[in-house]
Parts: sequence; structure tokens; C-alpha cells
Amino acid sequence: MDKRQLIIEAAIELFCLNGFDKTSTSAICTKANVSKGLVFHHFKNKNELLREAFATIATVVEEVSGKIDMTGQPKDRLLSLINTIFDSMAQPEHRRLYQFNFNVMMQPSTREIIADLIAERSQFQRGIVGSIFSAISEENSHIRSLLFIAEIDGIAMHYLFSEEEFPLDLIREQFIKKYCEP
Amino acid sequence: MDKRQLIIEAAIELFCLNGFDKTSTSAICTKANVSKGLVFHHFKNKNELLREAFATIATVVEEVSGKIDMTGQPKDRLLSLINTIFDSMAQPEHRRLYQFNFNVMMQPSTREIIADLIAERSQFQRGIVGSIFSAISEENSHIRSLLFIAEIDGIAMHYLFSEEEFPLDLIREQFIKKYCEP
Amino acid sequence: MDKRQLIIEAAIELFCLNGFDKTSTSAICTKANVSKGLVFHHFKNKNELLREAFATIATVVEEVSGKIDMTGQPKDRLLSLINTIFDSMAQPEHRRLYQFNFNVMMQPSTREIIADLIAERSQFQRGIVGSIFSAISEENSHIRSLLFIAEIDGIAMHYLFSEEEFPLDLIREQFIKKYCEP
Amino acid sequence: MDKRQLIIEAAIELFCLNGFDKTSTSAICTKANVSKGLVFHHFKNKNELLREAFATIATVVEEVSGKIDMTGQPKDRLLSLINTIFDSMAQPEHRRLYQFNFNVMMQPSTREIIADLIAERSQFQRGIVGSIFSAISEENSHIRSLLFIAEIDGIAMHYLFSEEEFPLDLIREQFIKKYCEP
DNA sequence: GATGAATGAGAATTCATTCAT
DNA sequence: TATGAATGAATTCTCATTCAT
Repeated sequence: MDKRQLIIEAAIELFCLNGFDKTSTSAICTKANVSKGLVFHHFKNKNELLREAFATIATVVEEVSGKIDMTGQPKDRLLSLINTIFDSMAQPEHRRLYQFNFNVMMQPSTREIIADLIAERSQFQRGIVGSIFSAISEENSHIRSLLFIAEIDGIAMHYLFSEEEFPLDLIREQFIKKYCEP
Repeated sequence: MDKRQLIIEAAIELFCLNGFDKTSTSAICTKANVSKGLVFHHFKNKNELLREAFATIATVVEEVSGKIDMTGQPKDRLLSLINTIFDSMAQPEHRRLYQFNFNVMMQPSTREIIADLIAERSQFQRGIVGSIFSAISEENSHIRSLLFIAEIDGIAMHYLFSEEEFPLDLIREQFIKKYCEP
Repeated sequence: MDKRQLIIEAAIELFCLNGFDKTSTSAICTKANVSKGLVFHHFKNKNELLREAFATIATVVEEVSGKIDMTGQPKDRLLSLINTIFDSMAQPEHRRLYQFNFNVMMQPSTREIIADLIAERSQFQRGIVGSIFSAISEENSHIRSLLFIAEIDGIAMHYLFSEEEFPLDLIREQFIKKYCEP
Repeated sequence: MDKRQLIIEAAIELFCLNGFDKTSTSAICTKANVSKGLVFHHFKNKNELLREAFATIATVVEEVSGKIDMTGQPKDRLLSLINTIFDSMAQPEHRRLYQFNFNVMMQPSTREIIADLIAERSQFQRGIVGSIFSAISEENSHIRSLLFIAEIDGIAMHYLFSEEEFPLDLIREQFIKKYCEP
């Protein structure tokens, strides 16, 4: 019954569905069943609501990271990392969340609003991936990490926005082959 | 002195800079130094202007494709493809164009408007990449093509939107190593 | 001090004076001394405002109907009906209201918006007139009612829109002679 | 192939269908297959086009008047008048024309534009009807004429704008009974 | 904390009309 | 006579935000 939370949840749902710009505060109010005044009582402005929504979503990402098996050999950790990421991507309930992520990050106007949160998360990701890659081999580990993350994002992007089939499982197989069986 | 063209160019510039939604027709008029009426005389909608802008940009992409050296051995063609893409990406005057591309494609509202143009271009890309990959090896060539395109897009995305340095040349080197020297 | 009501009243006044299409929402705002936003806060559309205005006017019509003396003999009731209608028509403060009525009903675009309200009122009128005519004589009472209503509307129309004199009192006399002294 | 005439015809058709205000000059151009410039070359402005259209329609009215049998006895002439009017009203190809007439005359903004043409036609009508009524009986003939015309217009109005059936033939019968068999 | 009336800036779009060719 | 590019004012409507209660 925390109305603040209710508003955030309504906002996330609508931002994911229609994008930030195409979601009016009115629509959020209707969805959350609260008055306009209350939204601006809890949040300084609409931008603040975007930050809050983005931060909430970041939680999901962190939860996913927690599922990586970091106990085995470096190579096994890499495999676990890849599989965890692909599993998360394939989850239908994550689809819109990830789409929203891309949406917000590719839009100059929205990206600006959450620039610091993006940087933070980026560092977090690089930390995890970097630790695995440097354990496998020091050589170029930084570059290899950056490349890996970029490739993953590319795959996610294509998977999330392709209406025609993007065969994620075959892609995963191929991707694993490249990274784990050279 | 073709005002229609002037409008398109102004639109592209502003769409690239601020995104479609954040660019008002008024702003385009001001930039192109024409009246509001003229925009709607030449283009049915703001949407139509987006399509026109997107199509114009597609030309750039096709020009780039023309630069690929398709005469040599399959492996050489792949190398030429990769280098051509990275070269284009690195060109400062292409930066905003490509950013605009991602921006428009990740936004549900704008993506819808140009869905057909996206599909068309996607097929074009797959044709070129597919021909090279199947020449190298029939096995999984389709999947390998899809993966390749996705990875490229991921790299482009990270390069284009990273304010901090994304070392494109080192990434290119690493990427080539993976694809051309196994 | 109810601004919603203020807007409706301003709208009626202007719709009556200039017609619906020729009345801009801005003009209504100015007249009602409210902001543009408020009109659309209270009414979904300009159309909704038309409906509201038309409904308000319908009230006047119903009030008039309440003045008919329904106690006497059928013939007396008919006389009362006719006199009540002509009295209402002749009232200067009703003039614009009735003009607006015709205006809105003869315009395909506006008629459509209030089609249901027109139908409702039409039934109401037919109910009253029909009850009187069938009390006078069952024979053809339905047709005679329709004809009566049409004739009344024709008279109203000519009276309301004639700039040169339309001698309403003599017309009334003649009309009564036809209906009440055959 | 007289383009001027073509424009008028297109205008009439569209004015009848959608009303004057809801018909843009562009629409007329499209329909007449001519350029915007040409319309304003032939007609000073849109209002002039309305006048031209209204005048053209007036011709139809006059043609109808020519069909009245003015040879017989006054009573027979009245009967012929009534029948001619009802016949014309019932013609499907006249329906929109008459609707347009009412539309234009009930709208303050359009009525003003053609005020003189309305007055002219009104006099014409009164002349014909008046001559018949005064031939029947001098007493009150002016008033009886005015009332007759008003009643006819009322009937026309109800017939033309009633979507539900308005039984024109039964109404005609009843109307004739009133006027011709007392 | 909670409401919703109220604001005002700004958006896309329409349209009659002008004018150079 | 004929075209259609060009204008600019006007229109409906949206929306983030404020504020009195």
C-alpha cells in the first residue's frame, strides 16, 4: 500500500511499454490510481521518476549477476556468466525491462538524465566481466572484456527488437563455441 | 536552393542531435529557414519526415557497402568487410547518423514508423554478410552471420554512446583476431 | 465561481452568436476568463463541450414544455401547446438559443456529434404532441403530430432567421385558426 | 472542359456533402483536378465560390418552379404547387442540394455571405406563392403565404435530416387535405 | 500524505491566400 | 490560363508542473 512504490511500479510498466517520452504523468496517475499532486509530492519531477525507475531496474540486473557461479575455474565462470546472461535475456518478463534499458540509453534526452546511473552500472558490469577475463589471461583482458560486453549487448539488442525470429539458442551455442572452445 | 531538401537536411541534423521526439517541427523550420506551412506542404506528417530522413541515412550505409572489396578470397572479403565497417564507424561525420539510427530503432514509437525500412535494410545487410560467411563455410553460416551482425552493432553502440573512451582501434584489432586468425 | 459552469456558459453564448465551427476554444477561454488548459481539463474535446452546451439548452426546452396546461380538454391542451411554443419563440433571450439549435442540427459535422441527444429530444417532443393529437382523434394522429412539429419548426426557422419582419403574431393567429377552428 | 465550371461543380458536391466550413479549397482542387492557383484566379476567394455555388443551386429551384401548372383554377394551381414541391423534395439527387441550402442558411457566418441571394430567392418564392393565395382569397393572403412557405420548409427540413423514416407521402397527403379540402 | 483544479507554454497540423513562373 | 511552392496565422489539444485545500 506504499503509494510511492505504486507510482514507481506504474511508471516502470508504462515506460517499458511506451517509452519515457510517450508516457505522460497523467497516464502514470491513472495506472497507479493516485492523483497528479501526489506524484509531484513524492518526486521532484518526471525526470526523478525516470531515475527511480531505472534504479529499480538496475536491481534486477544485480540479482542476475548474483546467479553467476563464481566458484569454479575461470573458464567455467565464463561459461556460467554467458549462460546466466542468456537465461535472463530469454525470460519473457525481462524482455520489456531490457528494451526499456536500450530505449533510455539511446535517447540523448533520457540518457542525460541517468548518465551517472549508467556509468555506475557500467563499472559494475566491467568489474565482474573483467575479473573473469583477467583470470583467464592477463593479456588484453581489458579490451577483451569491453568487446565481450559490447557483443552481448549487440546480441541482446537484436534479440529484443527482432520481430522475426532471432534464434537465441543457436546464437548462444555459437557464441559459447567461440568463447569457450578455441 | 531546393527547400524540400533543405528541410530534410535540417531535420536529419536535429533528429541526430536531439532525437525525433525532442525535435519540434518549429525547430526544423527555424533551422531550414522556411515557414511551418512549407514543411506540411512537402511532407504529410512529421512521421513522413522521419521516414525521409531515415531513408536518406540508409543511402550512407549503402555507400559504405560499396566500398567493400569483394574481389579476393572469402577470408579477405571478410577482412575488408570488417575494416570498412570500422572505418565508417570511426568517421566523425557519421557518428551522429549512427546514433540517430540506434535512437530511432530502440524507441517503440519511432521504430513502428519505419518498420518497413528497417526490415529492408536488415535484409540488405544479411545478404552481404551472408554471402561472405557462406563462402567461407556453409556450416552454420546463417547463424554465424546473424551473430556477426549483432556483435558489430553491439560494438557500434558502445563506441557511439560511450563518453568515456571506448578504444575502437584496439577493439577492432581484437575483433579481427577472433574472426580472421583462428 | 464554478469555472466548469463558466466555461459552458461562455461556450453557449459564443456558439449561439457565431456557430460552433466559428468559435475557437481560445475565444471561449477569453470569454470565460480561464486558461486553455482548463477547458481540456474539464472537457475531453471541443465536441464534448458542444454536447454539454446542447444538453444545457435542452433544459430550456423542457422547462417550456412544463408550462403547457395539460388539464383541460384536448382542444384546449392543443391551444395551450401552440401558445406556449409561440411565447417561448418570441422571447428575445431565447432567440439565439433556438438559432443555435437549428445551426447545429443542419450542419452534418455538428449534427453527428449530438445525434443521440437530438434523437432523445425528438422522442420527448413527439411524446407530448402525440398525446394531445391522439386525444383529439386517433385517426392519423401520428402523421398529424409529425406534420405539426415540422410546421412549428418551419415557422420558428423563418421567424428566427428573417431579418425583415416575419409577423409572428399574425402567423400565430392564422396557425391557431387552422388547428383550432376548423 | 470549362475549368471554371468544373471547380463550381466540385465545390457544390463537396459543400453539399460536408458543408462549407468543412470543405477546404484543397479538397475542391483535388476533386476538380485543378491547381490551387486556378481557383483563386477564377474566384476572388472561397466566399465567392460559395456565392457561385448557391446561385447555381438556385437555378434548380427555379427549374422546379417552372413545372408548376399555372393554367387551371387557383385551387388547382395550389395543388400543383404543393405536388411539385413535394416531388422535388423526394428526388434523391436533390436531397443533398436542399440539405446544403438549410446548412448554409442556418449558419450565421455563411448566411451573411449570401444574404442578398437569399433575399432575392425569398422574394421569388413569395411572388409565386403569393399570387396563388391571393387568387384564392384576398383575405390574409400575405400571411397565409408566409405561413405556407414556412410550413413547407419545416416539412422539408424534417424530411431531409431525419435518419429514421419521415413518411413523406403520408405527410403530403395530410398536408394537401388541410390546404385543399377544407 | 493526498487531491484535483488551474496554468501556460508549446506541440502538430490545417488552411485560405499570394506570387513567381 | 494554369501551376504549385510558399506563407503565416489560427486551431485543437497535450502535458509537466503548481498550489490551495
